[in-house]
Amino acid sequence: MPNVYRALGDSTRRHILSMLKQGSKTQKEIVEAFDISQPAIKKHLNILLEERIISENLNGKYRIYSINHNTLQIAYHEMLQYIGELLDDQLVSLKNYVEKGEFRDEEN
Amino acid sequence: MPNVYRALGDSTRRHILSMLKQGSKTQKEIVEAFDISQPAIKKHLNILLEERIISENLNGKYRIYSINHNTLQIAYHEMLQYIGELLDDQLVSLKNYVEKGEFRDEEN
DNA sequence: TTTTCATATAACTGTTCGGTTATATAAAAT
DNA sequence: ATTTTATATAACCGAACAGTTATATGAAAA
Repeated sequence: MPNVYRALGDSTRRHILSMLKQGSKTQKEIVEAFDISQPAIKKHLNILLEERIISENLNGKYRIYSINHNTLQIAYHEMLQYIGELLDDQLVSLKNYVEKGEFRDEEN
Repeated sequence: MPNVYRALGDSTRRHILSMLKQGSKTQKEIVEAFDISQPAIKKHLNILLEERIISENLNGKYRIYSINHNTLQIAYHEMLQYIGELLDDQLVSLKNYVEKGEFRDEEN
């Protein structure tokens, strides 16, 4: 079970995810967007991969990373549910209702 | 600025918060609910205090802890917003709209 | 084929974390 | 006044993190 807190608990990783939201990116592109070393970025990518928040694809000498929408969705709901309960947040149930009522179980 | 990921990133701390949801608790009560030592619990409480997720009150020799609803609410929205954006989740904006439209800025 | 480029990996550093045990302190109960 | 109880604090441990530098590997370009 993916640990979102671990995955999102670091601001560099959140930035990486924001980049990937714009579309798949090469490791090189990601490295260039930050001031830290390539091995440091690779470690962040590995953590995101471990937690299944992103996926990796090979293309020649490149590695291409993209957001794993599925996992994020599940994680999102878990957190929503947990914190919502702590807050007695009626809107969590509203949200669940709206989703179930209006959305298909569309993949990815 | 409170770091929700840090605060909620540990399952013991999430359990503590679930307990506190039922009402304010004494440190002793919290310690008794877990299998770990008093100093370990105190460290968790300190982290929750640092991140302003809970508050501490003195009553004689007791320390009483309670959820800081405000901070949790803010933190909750940050996470919701961030992950929601990653997912292009329209329901995040719906939720914001409903909240702003229907809720007062009720204290704590 | 040699060089260059993208990525991987190893070894190291300093910090934080979650836990421990042992001990101190301060309030309450005896 | 002494003991008990609730909490605090210090010192320690091992693991995980975020970063570094140096080096290896493997694909593409020259």
